[in-house]
Amino acid sequence: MSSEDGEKGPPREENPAGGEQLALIRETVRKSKEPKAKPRTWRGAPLAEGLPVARVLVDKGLLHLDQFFDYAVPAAMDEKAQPGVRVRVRFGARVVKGRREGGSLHDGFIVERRAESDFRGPLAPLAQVLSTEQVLTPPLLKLCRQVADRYAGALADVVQLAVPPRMARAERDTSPDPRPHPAVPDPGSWQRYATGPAYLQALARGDTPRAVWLALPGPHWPQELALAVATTLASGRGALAVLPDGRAAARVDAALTEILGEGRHVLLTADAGPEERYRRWLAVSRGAVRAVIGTRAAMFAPVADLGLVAIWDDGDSSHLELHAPQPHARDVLLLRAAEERTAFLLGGLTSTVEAAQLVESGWALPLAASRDAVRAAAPLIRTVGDGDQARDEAARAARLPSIAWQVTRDALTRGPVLVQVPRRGYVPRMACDNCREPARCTTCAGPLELRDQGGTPHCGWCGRPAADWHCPECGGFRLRAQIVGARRTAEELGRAFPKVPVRTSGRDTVLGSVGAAPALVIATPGAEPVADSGYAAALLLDGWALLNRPDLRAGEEALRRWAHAAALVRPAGEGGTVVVLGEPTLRPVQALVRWDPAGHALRELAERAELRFPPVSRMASVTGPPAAVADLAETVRLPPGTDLLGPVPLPVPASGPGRTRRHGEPPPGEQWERLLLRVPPGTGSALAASLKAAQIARATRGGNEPVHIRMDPTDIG
DNA sequence: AGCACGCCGACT
DNA sequence: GTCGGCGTGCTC
Repeated sequence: MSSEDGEKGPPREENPAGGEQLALIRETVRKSKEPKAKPRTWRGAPLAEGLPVARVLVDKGLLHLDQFFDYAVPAAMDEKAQPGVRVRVRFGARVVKGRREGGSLHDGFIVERRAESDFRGPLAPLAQVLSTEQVLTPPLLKLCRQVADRYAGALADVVQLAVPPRMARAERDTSPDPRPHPAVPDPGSWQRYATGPAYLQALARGDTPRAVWLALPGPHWPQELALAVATTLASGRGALAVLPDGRAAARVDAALTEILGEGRHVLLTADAGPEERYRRWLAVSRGAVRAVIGTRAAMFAPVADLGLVAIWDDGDSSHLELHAPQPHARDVLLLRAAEERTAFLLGGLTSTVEAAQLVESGWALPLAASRDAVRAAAPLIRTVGDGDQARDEAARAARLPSIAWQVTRDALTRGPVLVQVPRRGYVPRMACDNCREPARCTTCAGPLELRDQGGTPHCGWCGRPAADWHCPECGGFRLRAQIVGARRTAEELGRAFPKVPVRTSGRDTVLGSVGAAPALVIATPGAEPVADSGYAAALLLDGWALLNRPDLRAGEEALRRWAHAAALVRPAGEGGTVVVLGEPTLRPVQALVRWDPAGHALRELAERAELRFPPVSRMASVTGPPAAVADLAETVRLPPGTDLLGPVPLPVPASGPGRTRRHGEPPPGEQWERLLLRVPPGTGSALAASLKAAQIARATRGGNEPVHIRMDPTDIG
């Protein structure tokens, strides 16, 4: 936990140049050269007396220009037209022979009521107040604005993510008044962490402690997260916890219900359906419910008097919003922690480099268990490297090392065995054939890719060919792109133990839990069922598939997935054993063996800093048709010290049947390019601001093909 | 983004 | 003479 001064923001950058630049654009776009006039309407209809002007965020009207439009408030709508309500307005009318004509109806939100407008022309009247519900309240608007600026995105896009679509029926229900605060709960299993009870005490006092929490393996974390939420409620404040998927959210929801009973919190996930979800969201927005457990869309939940924001497993890719501007739940919660002066809790079995950076910078304190407690909770980890497999006759015959057979046979007498197999569709990356160090560009340290078989590898970032590559670690000069086939191995296991039931859990059918009886449970990462009394053993067969991905996070991700499976296994003291197929010299394998996720994240962070990778340096990607990317690169006024990497042709995404095109992907048949921009630490927000300014300038000029801008892209190798 | 106004080539 | 090319500007 950190000091309880609410003043300090997260290690977010100051934004002098950027902020001014944006403000300047908003002003010039407004073009209010002439003195303010009294608001007039088109036909002189009677206006509201007090504040006759409504500033409106028009949905999809020029959303890339990111500006508001003023409308006149007819007297009849005066009372209903409050800030935050949804309205309908005419937009896009033209003056034809002194008469206004056309203009289609658009939805929007009233952002502010004002006495006068700085628009010189006559104001159109609001067409309709759709609902009196004040959904886009000033604090929520401010959050949306900050997120839009952080991601060089449009405010209207963020608002669309933050405010759920209206379901009229849900608005008719009246929400109950909030109940009195619950009592402070017992710290329970938080006592296993040296500073755990102190963290809860700080929450109970109304302080704002900030911690990165490395959870012990085992089934306790949902209760612990629920306890943090309940303790914050006891202090009289609200709390918000964001989880990567519905399953995890349901577990925390159940734990919180057990502590507080029904009615003090809501579960905001997609499974509830749009109407029920809006009903729950309204209960939060109206202040009737002050605790929210949910998946990523809940990161915007307008909790009244927020006291704690929490996120579980921030390395899970589900925390990244898929819609523009693709904000990450961790970053949104960091913005909220600063703006709303709340406590912060980032928990997981492993640590992302971003989490490690929060600790390194001193903004958050580590909340971890002692080595003894870790040893008591973790299973025994055994590794099988390539050398072992080569020497192992049985492995060559059956494609599974004999250690794995022994462990499985033994464990199946005591309970279920989890077999983690890779998901389909991994793109292998190039690595040294000799020592398997990932191959990187000697100029910009981007990943090497083989575009056509037998050709020269090229850098995936700057496009330079790497004809004379040699390994900086071992001097080797041969590259390999390895492929793995572990699924068949799992099938063979099933045949080898014919008396044992085989259960599978994967993409289409995810099992929630399995019993304590012996069984082989085959699961892909993320779909592992919980075993009622823990697994007796686990086999992690997807080592190379995880580590060979063209992603900066390959190591972090491998450790994260292994740890998730291993945490479902009984402690070593109860015979729990994990076999991981992976070279014991590799950093993530070592970290798993020692159960030292913090050390792993710190080393990754140091390496990122050295190579000038995110999150130490900040990056943005610009993708689009080659001419558009080049044009933006020419238009943009970048902060000093910006590196331009590329542009390179964008890899064409695998177009499977039924696969919908994601934001920022080229339409079928088009070849797009990607330019990467890299700035030194502390310049990220200036970079975002310049890109947003260039984006707006290009859109205003017209006739330009749009480009997609992404801050902190992750899939760049 | 749409949509209209504006100033230069081939047609009834 | 005018029909229409899409370049430029505006939308409260």
